[in-house]
Amino acid sequence: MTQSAEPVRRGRGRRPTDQVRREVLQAAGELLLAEGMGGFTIEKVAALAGASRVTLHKWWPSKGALALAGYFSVVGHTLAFPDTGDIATDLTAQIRAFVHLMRDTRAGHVIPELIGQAQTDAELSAAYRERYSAPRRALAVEALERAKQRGQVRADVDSEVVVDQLWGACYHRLLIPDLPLTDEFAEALVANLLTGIGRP
Amino acid sequence: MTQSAEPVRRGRGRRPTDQVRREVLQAAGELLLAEGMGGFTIEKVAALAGASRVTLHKWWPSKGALALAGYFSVVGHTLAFPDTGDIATDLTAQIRAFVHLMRDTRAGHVIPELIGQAQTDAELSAAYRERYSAPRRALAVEALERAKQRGQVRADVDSEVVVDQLWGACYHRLLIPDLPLTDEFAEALVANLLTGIGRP
DNA sequence: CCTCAAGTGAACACACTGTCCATATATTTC
DNA sequence: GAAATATATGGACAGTGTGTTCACTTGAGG
Repeated sequence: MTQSAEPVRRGRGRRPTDQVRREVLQAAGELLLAEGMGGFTIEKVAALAGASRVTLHKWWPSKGALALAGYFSVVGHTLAFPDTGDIATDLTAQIRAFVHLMRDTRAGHVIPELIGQAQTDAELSAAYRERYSAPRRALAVEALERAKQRGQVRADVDSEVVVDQLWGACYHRLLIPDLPLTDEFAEALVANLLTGIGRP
Repeated sequence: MTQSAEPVRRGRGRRPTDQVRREVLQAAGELLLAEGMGGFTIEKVAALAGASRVTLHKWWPSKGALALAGYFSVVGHTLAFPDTGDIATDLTAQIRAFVHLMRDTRAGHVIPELIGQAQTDAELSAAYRERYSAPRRALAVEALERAKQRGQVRADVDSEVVVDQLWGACYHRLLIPDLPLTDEFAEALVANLLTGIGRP
């Protein structure tokens, strides 16, 4: 969108706060997508944005918090959950979309690295739960509750647990890649849960 | 077991290789359990073990690889999967044990941090899969295959997917702590999968 | 126009990494 | 047992990133 990958030199003196904020987030997002958390440093972001490291430290409490903010500023999430009236169809579609996103886009590298960084970065951990995972959990839980009212899911089932058994299973293969994320995997997740794996 | 938390000074000259190796791993494990990955550095391990940093770099290709090796040298894993003949009982027992381990011991802090570090440490990632996750997956898959032969699980079910829906769900709550790991959670995981969540 | 808030550059101490030596000692070989 | 080899050691080095302090300069609001 703007210039990028070019270290910027600027004169001394104050600049408009909003402009600095925007340019820093833009630079952070671009650097994160380009190099991943391995090459992501506050120093590089500052150089890329032509801003002072002092300013960055002032606004973002940690490297991870800056990275997450940069990610959001570059990747505009839509956050929609289709409702066809059939929970199996909706869950499968949503999980297939998630699998596709993680397998075929930069998000598949960046999201695991952010979760990884969050394990030793309390600020990032809190921000990630609040701004990323919690809203997405909520959408899925709502869809499951609607399915309960339609009689497609038993009323005594804990929807939160189901979320962990669907998306959590995907994150498992994403973070500990013993096995790959595939479309068949996405379909099997839904089928196993709805039908059950036990003999009747 | 031996001395610990005390930086060691030693004279110049070669020492027996096995002894150095043991002391380094011991120090690495203790430091990891004491401070977590946040405070875990090669330099500290070297100082604690009274060894040279050069030696550490020679044997372990990355900070994460050293940490994992240290973890194994301090925490002696048993790696058993009981077989009572009832898959529901066995799975519940095993997952409850896992939940307990992660909730009530240092492993609950160290394992997530190792997985987190593995996202930007290829050496650790490979070592973790090979030495930790793969063997544990295999045990669970074997148990599920036995259950299939007993007629307790449908033959067309992919056991690997089931593993992700049980343990992966736990790792999800461990790595992204929106919700806590509880005994009820462990039981719900098994019940949901065996019975199914759909209306008959 | 004047004051205050805020970004900027420069410099600093600090920690960790990764690497280079020369030296000293253990291990192996003869 | 002595020589040859292998390997750990201390010390030093440059490179990078962090976090902070300081004086300076400029934008924004009254």
